[in-house]
Amino acid sequence: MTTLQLDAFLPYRLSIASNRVSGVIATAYQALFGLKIPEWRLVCVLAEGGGMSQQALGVATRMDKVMVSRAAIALVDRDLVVREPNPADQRSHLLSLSELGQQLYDQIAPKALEIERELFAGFSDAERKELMEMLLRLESAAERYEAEQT
Amino acid sequence: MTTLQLDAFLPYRLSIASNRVSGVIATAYQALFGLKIPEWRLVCVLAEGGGMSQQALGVATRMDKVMVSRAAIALVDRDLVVREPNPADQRSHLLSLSELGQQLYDQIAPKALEIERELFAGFSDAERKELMEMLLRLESAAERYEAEQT
DNA sequence: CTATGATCGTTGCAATTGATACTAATCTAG
DNA sequence: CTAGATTAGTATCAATTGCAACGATCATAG
Repeated sequence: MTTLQLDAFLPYRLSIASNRVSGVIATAYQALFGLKIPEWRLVCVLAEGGGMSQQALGVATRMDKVMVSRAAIALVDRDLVVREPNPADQRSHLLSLSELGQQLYDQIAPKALEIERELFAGFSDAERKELMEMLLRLESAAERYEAEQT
Repeated sequence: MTTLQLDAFLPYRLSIASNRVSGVIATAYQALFGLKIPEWRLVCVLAEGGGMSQQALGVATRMDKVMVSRAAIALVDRDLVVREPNPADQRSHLLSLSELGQQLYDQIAPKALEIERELFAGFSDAERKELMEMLLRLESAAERYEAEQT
């Protein structure tokens, strides 16, 4: 007979670990900067290179356009992000960090890296790298699986 | 200057991979058995050993009591799970799989393992073991972190 | 005993998320 | 050109999840 031990089921373990870690991050970001995870993902990507459309942000952050829209509205309301018309396409806007947003990011980035360091304190560099690589493979595998199921 | 590359941020990668995998599992379980993830987690644990209180199920599945309660109600409604009074404590009930629930589980388990196998097809046994172990460590680290933040 | 506090499970409410529909603008066939 | 199909972004509605409050039972201190 086939037994399935929940504890040994990798998708379960993955979900639990991810939720715990996301909880830590979400709490920290909310408390420190009043940002939700979708919002700070946008800040993060915009800091790498501004002048992006929301559609491009969605691709970069793996969030759907609805979530990007909501996060963008929240950030613009707080003057962390500025919208400019897109000369190439009137339907879309180009988003960039404002001066204020840039300042916020400069505070956010070190804090994020600090939390990451603390969470992964027990991991060697090699392990971190390996984990990262496994997660990427897994992501592709899941996408492939979904594609197969037409 | 400290830069934070979102792509290289482990909590982000973890969240993306986990959500993708959960999506695959959730879709499969909904389509095949009409079960949501919280429900099938209960089925899974009850199959290992019945006669548990909801509180114990919550510990075993890492779900809070509200989610356990809702999942349990759904399963009892479908006659997959039976409740019996707990002689030791009148506030709680003991849950077990019904005959029908056991039959469902017998179908579920192989299918779950098959999906897991497919998702992790590119992983060696050693890699799977290592991933599992890293996820457990991460879970503890996150819990420790949360505890520290009083 | 009995009164206070804790625990089990459920319910109700608010916040987050996802799917769909919709407006405005762009692209593509013919 | 222009009609039809596609895309960017927003808004609306339903589903999921988490938190706080609650009734009922249990444990403990006096």
